Order: sequence, then C-alpha cells, then structure tokens
Amino acid sequence: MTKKERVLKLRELLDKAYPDVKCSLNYTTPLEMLIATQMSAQCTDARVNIITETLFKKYRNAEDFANADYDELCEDIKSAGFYRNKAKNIILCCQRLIDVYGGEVPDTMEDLTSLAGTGRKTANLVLGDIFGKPAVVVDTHCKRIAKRIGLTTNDDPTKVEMDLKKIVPSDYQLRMCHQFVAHGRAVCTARNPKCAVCPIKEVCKSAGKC
DNA sequence: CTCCCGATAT
DNA sequence: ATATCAGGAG
Repeated sequence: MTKKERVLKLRELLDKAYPDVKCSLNYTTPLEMLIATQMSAQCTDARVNIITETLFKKYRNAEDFANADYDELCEDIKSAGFYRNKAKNIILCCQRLIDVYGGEVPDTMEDLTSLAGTGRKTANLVLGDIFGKPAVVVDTHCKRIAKRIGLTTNDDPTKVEMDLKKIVPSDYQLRMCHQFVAHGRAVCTARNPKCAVCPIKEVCKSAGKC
C-alpha cells in the first residue's frame, strides 16, 4: 500500500470512528479563538475553557486586552501555566491587532505569525477553523500520531506539517488534525496507547509497539 | 537547545 | 515522583 492509499484508508476509518470532530476550545469570536489557542500551550483545553469562561466577560475585545494590567492578567490566567509569557504575549498581540489590523484577527499565515505568542500551530488553527482555509495543525497529538502511523519520520513540527500537506488532500487536512486530537485523547495516548481497541490499527506502523 | 509553569493522570 | 497537557520565543 502506498502512502496515499494508506491515507485514503485512514480517512475512511477516522470518519467512522470520529464523525463529529470540532475544536474543543470554547469561543464566540475570532479573537477569543486566537487567545484561547495561545493559552492552550502545554495545558489541557478543559483548563483553558474554565479560565476563558470568566476571562472573556472581563476582556471583551482586542482593546481590553491591549490595555490590560500585566500583573492582573497574570493572575487571571495563572492556572494555564507559562502564565507570565502568555500574559505578556496576549497584551503585545492585541496591541499589534489594534495598531496594525484595526482590532481584527488577520487571515494570512504571515500576518498571524507576526503576532506575539502565535506560531504556526496557532495560526493554522485560526486559518482553518475561522477562515475555512486548508490547514495542517501540528500539535503534540498530531505529531505523535503522524509519527506512529508512519506518515512522517520528522520531529520538527514544521517538517511534519509539510509532510502531511503533501500526502493529505487539502479538503481533509484540518478535519484529520481534529480527528487526530480526538484519537490522541481517547486511544492513542502519549503513555500506554490502547492499541488493542484502536479503530485505525490496520493502517498504523506502530500498532502494539509503543 | 533551553526556558517558561500550573494542573492532572499514572 | 514523574510524564504530559491542541507551543512559542530567545
């Protein structure tokens, strides 16, 4: 089986196992999605959702975040971890949104990654989920699973992204990444993956070997 | 490559 | 006790 044939089979199996995937972060605007995603670094989405439930009532737009008091914002998001970096980045990011983008979230990779705290993973998620563009979102789950399945041998997230872009149809890329996250949480966990009950084990090079 | 960092599962 | 959680910056 070629890589593309395996991707086709993979898609069939993932669609059956995870038919209703979506971003598990709660948000109501593009800005909220951007901020929530920035905060989700090395932190569970469930924790971010607890924080943002009150955070987004206190700070309602880019201007509110841009004018936020640093120490106060630190306290507001402390439980997310890396809170000093994240608070600083949120403020800098929103100041640039105000100064350069009229307070709106831009829709290109170049513009998004020019914002503080916004790398390719966050940018791709915004491009895909907010603007409906093709996007390969390489987070910890996507990287781990792509490697285990055998779709890449690279460890660098940008290289993994390029590998997946080559072999996955553009209209399926974002959906597959969401499915990888769901699969990574429920079955293909970092420690002790449940290969015995894995719905995609027939296309996985590492089945039973992790 | 290292640092940032609290919360949770194992 | 330790690994891991939808990463990014210096």
